[in-house]
Amino acid sequence: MEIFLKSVSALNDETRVLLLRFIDEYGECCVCDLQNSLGMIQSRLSRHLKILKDARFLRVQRKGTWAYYSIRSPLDRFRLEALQEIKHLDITLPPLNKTSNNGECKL
Amino acid sequence: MEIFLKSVSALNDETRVLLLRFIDEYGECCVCDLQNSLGMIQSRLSRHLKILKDARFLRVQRKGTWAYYSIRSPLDRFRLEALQEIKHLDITLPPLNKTSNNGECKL
DNA sequence: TCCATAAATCAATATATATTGATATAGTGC
DNA sequence: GCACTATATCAATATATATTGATTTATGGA
Repeated sequence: MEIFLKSVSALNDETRVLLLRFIDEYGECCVCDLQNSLGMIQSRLSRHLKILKDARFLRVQRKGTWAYYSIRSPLDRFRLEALQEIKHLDITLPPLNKTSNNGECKL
Repeated sequence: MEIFLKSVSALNDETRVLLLRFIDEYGECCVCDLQNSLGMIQSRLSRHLKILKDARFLRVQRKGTWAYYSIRSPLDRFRLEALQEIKHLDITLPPLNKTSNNGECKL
């Protein structure tokens, strides 16, 4: 029950749905990419990314000081179906603003 | 987005997950059946049943003063998968205490 | 070591949701 | 109409969660 509710409550937030949709669309992103692209402050992003990671929707890979988040794979049926549902939502996705590739990541 | 979040937030509550599991197991129930079986007060049940109905997991059929709730059919893929997930959760299901069939429903 | 940057966590506040008991609505039968 | 019962809604309170800015932790380079 707890694990199920953790997955569900992770989905139960507009910010996190957008994050899943965004990362699903553009592939792995570090926090500063998301800051640049989505215009959200870092603490907010970090918090929501942790929730999505703990709920097993995302995984993190550290590369130096950067933390790259991507869709966890493989996903179970329920999470996969949730992601499909999110993919078909009518969300206007801002473009990816990937500054982390330049090696510098100033806001 | 709103419709998706409505479905998800409907699932995001232990009471409602139990209600879905219970009704899925035993079939249609009226509110007083649920009161008798689950030991919850009526206003609490009514509120949660409304949320599950509005999120399109349940339907209601009125028979006289009774309101019979059952799993809505057909369910879309996401809701079906959620229900499957709930079915496999380790929930100790109290027995059905169906007083409504006797025609009287005193608590 | 010291400094700069990326990310995580903390503290305070605001907002949303759940619970309960009371009240309102609606159907049944007299 | 009235009384009785089932269900829905309301009001007050308690609990959980989101947001922000500040602080802490961790990595890399001079």
